[in-house]
Amino acid sequence: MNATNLTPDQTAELADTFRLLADASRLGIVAACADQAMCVGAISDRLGLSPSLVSHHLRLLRAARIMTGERRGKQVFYTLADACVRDVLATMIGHQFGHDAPAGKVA
Amino acid sequence: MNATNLTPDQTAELADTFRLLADASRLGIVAACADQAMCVGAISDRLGLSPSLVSHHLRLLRAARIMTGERRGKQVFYTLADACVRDVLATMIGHQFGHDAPAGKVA
DNA sequence: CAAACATATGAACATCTATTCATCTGTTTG
DNA sequence: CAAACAGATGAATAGATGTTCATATGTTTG
Repeated sequence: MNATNLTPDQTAELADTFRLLADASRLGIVAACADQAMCVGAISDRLGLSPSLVSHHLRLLRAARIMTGERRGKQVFYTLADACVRDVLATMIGHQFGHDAPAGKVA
Repeated sequence: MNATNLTPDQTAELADTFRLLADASRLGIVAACADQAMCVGAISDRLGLSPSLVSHHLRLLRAARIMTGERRGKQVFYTLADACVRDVLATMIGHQFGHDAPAGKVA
């Protein structure tokens, strides 16, 4: 698969996925859950966003199958649905902020 | 660098980059120039977008240093500024539409 | 220099989207 | 069951953004 011969539909589909990562609040939510499942309240606290806003964003991320939620008692814990977004995030972070310092390098 | 400990500023910066890929027209422009430099007219023809619109989008992509333009006579040829976006695109395409069929596999 | 071509730019507008507020559903615990 | 907690949802709104149209800048060629 080559970027040059994407169909218009595929291009639109890709753009839609990028759009979900194109908002700081939403991207923060995704990033926060990249390593461990987190419940809405915790996400809300960590990012300083209202629970309502977090929930709205999570609905979009759920609909796009980027994240999934699992109820545990009163709370609902969210995680990335698959490795896709994690990879994209890692690639992007690597390019924008420099790659992981290899073990041994401390700076 | 870990997605979990991005600063708010870094998150916003990443989101801004994603936003530039989050529009079908703009993403089409980026994808069209992924392999070879293309002039505005050619991009316009291929994607069926007005030259004006293409130019507007190119301005944003230039400002974000995602693409660069080089004048050759009357025309200006645009290319991806670095491998960053190419990588991200490839990662995303691989995940969303399946990875490259390795040489030998035809299906 | 004038005309034609390629691209860029600015203003205007319609549409989309993030956020807030109020309210509702679901779950635990007294 | 009632109260308290956690999350979801719908409506409303302010601000952002893509697109168009008209116009300007820069480049070649007669």
